[in-house]
Amino acid sequence: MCQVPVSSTFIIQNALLASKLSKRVDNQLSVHGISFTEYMIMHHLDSSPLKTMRRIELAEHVGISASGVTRLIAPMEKIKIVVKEANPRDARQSLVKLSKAGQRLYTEARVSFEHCTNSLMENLSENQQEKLVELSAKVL
Amino acid sequence: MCQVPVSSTFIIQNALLASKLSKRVDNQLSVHGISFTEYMIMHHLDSSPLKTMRRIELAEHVGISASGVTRLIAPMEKIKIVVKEANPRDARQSLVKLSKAGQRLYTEARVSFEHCTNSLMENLSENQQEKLVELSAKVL
DNA sequence: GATATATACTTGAGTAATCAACTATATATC
DNA sequence: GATATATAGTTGATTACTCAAGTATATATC
Repeated sequence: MCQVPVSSTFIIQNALLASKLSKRVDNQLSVHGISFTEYMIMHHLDSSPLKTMRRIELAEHVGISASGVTRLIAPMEKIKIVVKEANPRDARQSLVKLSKAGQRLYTEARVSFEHCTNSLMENLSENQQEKLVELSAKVL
Repeated sequence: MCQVPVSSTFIIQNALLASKLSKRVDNQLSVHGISFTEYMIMHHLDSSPLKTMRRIELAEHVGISASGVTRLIAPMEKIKIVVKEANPRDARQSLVKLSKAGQRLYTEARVSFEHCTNSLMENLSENQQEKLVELSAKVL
């Protein structure tokens, strides 16, 4: 009967948590016609100081591959919530930016998203939530 | 410039973390020819008091759908690391159990897995890891 | 004990990602 | 300034799931 180490417990528990969280969030965001992944893209674009990001940066921030970003952005570009911009300094790059409509959609979706995250975390106090963010950030 | 609430920060940060963690773990487990999801199945079967679980229970514990379990278990059954058992009390159920070979594989993989999780969490003290598990468990 | 409803699981069709291989451009080296 | 190597992004093929609809069995109700 050897005991499972805490680190393993965390990794397994966290996988289940992430799966549940993303399902709940996806569900809430579906009223805006977007997925959690798309929301994260918009969130990072909006948070970015220049309001524009390279595809590879987006991939790193969202945790998907470069090709994942290509396939994710394509339909967002088609419905014109993001626009492609060139980088005059580097022709390889394809910068992504929220369009006016995209900005509007994000602002709306954000209300639902924050409402949702608040309710998901309601069992924890503000302090506990901050502690959780702080500790999680140390992993990896 | 309105601030993002902590709860939202956590959800977004956690999605990225889970993605990175599962990739690292998958990578380590690949030397045993299994995925993180398969490892989790084996882990839960081994931890289960009766060493046997229903497919629906596995789905809940692992965070995938019932059909996901069906498709995941099928190849594990084919290579004989798990075996199917009937429940005499309920013919609808199809119980899953680790085979002898499965038990052996799990024991081996567990060494790699625990080594991996320890290294992923090495920036946190034992106490911090416990706190993290405790706080995460309160979410949802 | 027939009928309705709920539960356990499987299957077909679809989706969101992956990887490996590719093109195009940039950078560094001789 | 030609050549080698690195980086940014895309594409084809594959994978690991999902959901909705199906089958089979169990339970509850009249």
